[in-house]
Amino acid sequence: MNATIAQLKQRFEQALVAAFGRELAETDPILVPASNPKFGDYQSNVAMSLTKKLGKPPQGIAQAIVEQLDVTDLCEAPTIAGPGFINLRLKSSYLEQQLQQIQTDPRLGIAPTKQPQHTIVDFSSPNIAKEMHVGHLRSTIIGDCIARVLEFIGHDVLRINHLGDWGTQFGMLITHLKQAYPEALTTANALALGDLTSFYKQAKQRFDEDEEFRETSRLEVVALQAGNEETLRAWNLLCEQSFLAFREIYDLLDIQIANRGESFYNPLLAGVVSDLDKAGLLVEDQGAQCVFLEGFTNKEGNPLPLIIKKSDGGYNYATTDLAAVRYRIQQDHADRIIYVTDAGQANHFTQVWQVARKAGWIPDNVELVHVPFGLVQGEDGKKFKTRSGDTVRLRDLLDEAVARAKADLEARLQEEGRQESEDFIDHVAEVVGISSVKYADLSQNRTSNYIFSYDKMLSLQGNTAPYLLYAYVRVQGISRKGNIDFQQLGDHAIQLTEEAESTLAKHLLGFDEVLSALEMDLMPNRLCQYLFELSQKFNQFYDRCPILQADEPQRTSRLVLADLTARTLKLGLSLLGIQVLERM
RNA sequence: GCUCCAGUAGCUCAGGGGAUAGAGCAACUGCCUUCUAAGCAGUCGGUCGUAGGUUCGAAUCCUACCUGGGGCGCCA
Repeated sequence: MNATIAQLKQRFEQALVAAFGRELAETDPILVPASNPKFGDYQSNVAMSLTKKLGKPPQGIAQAIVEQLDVTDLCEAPTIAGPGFINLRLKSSYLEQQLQQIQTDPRLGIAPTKQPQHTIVDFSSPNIAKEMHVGHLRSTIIGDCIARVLEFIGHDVLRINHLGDWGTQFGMLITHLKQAYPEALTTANALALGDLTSFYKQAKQRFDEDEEFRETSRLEVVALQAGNEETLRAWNLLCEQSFLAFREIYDLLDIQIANRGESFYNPLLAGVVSDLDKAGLLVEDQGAQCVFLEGFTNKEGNPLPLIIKKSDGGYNYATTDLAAVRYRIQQDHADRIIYVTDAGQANHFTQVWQVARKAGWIPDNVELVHVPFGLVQGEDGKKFKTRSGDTVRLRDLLDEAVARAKADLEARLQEEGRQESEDFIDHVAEVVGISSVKYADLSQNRTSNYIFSYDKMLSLQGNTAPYLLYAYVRVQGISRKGNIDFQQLGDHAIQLTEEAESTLAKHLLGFDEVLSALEMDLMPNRLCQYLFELSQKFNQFYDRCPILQADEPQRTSRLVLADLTARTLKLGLSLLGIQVLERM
């Protein structure tokens, strides 16, 4: 109902001028959704804010505005309440007409943006030769959701996986690979590392224990930087092996993302340093090339440097991130760059961007956004770990969710005496398990830490994926029971007679407002909240209003409401990266 | 020491200038001869961390402090 709000705002602006003259032409009518449904649908708080300026009591100001306000096509007669609130209630006829307009639109009345931006969403970013673990969960899920929402709104989105595929740790990995799997370098497809985590651990252990191994590793880093062919081949093998493992997880999570790791920027790093030097920003300190930062101090209270080139001549992640931000603006022509990483990196990004700005690499029209999120914690409030204290592999976490969903489903089938095929059970379990993990994460305000609980996320009650999926399934149940093909309903008149119908209708029409908010603040929990409330309102409607047994034209009107609910749920859930089920 | 984030019902969390602060879970009470119970209706539950300040109005903005969690020179 963005258009509705815009119209109401305009009417208020006209009324303000008519009541108090041209000097109030630019006054914001402070029009917001009503704080409580009993006051109506929208309220204007402008009268109170004008008390001082106009030197009149707010109730009188409200009265004068209402006398000039023409909203008869949209609303019932405005009322004045309390200290001077102007309350508005939308007319049923207006809602009916709005619903009818979106009925046959696959986008449910949400027009693509008129200002599409080149947007980069940088998310997930696991490290090569390490398995994805619980630490990658939130970035992957939140980043994917943000990308999906912005794509739907009509932005041109580039999803980038800023993989950890370069750096000193590759010295030991390559050395270990060459020594433990020599055949892999000469024979195609001979490499089967299996568990990458234990491969990494073996390499790390040898690095820590063996001086000769350490020295060989150091030489391999040099060889890698220098582009030695055999070393690069080994590095490539490690990358490809990792991509396969990542791909499995991304397939399970239904994630699309383009690999563009740190190595991509390697050829650009020297240029970053020399350009910073040319800009006069570079200072040598303790052998390292640094840019000193404003607003950051070290423990002694002295200005903190951002190290661009280490004293050994190597580069670090600040250099890579500088190269990346410059490349994304200059080569990708990004207007908006969104980094989905944990909250702990907030300082790092502030620092890197400060340097990039000083260097003149960030035009005023480019927006850099850090989308931070909190830690995943166990139910004890501590860092989420396995019982033995190890980091939880993402694969295990997802498998566990699916396994629990399957056990729940099978118990319920037995209880209800239902017979379902293996395929049905496996599919429902996978969708429920994966979507529960995603929804639990997305439905919380991402800025705070998040307590991971299988029991809560898989619960059939409350603000969970299964509850929303069930609301969708209920609508499909109506179609099966009544032999209704929703696509054949056509462009049918809608009539809102019961309160539950009006409440549902208003909520359905508020979808675009939620997406607009999400476009700005990138908070997926808002969309979750909207969909949860939609499910609640649908369940109330379903409880109070007979659909199949109603007489025409009410019957079709209610079928349309149910169908619009299902389509809104399906679209909304798809933007969260969650697919729906027809039965469960 | 500096810095970032958080502190709201027993628990998990929404709300981030506007009316009497919301939801879910848990606990308790009703409702399946009905398209429906993975649901609906209801009860119980609050010094919005503390103290000041700004404002017609503060959970929301500002300042200080308390508590918890991150980060802070050559890992990413």
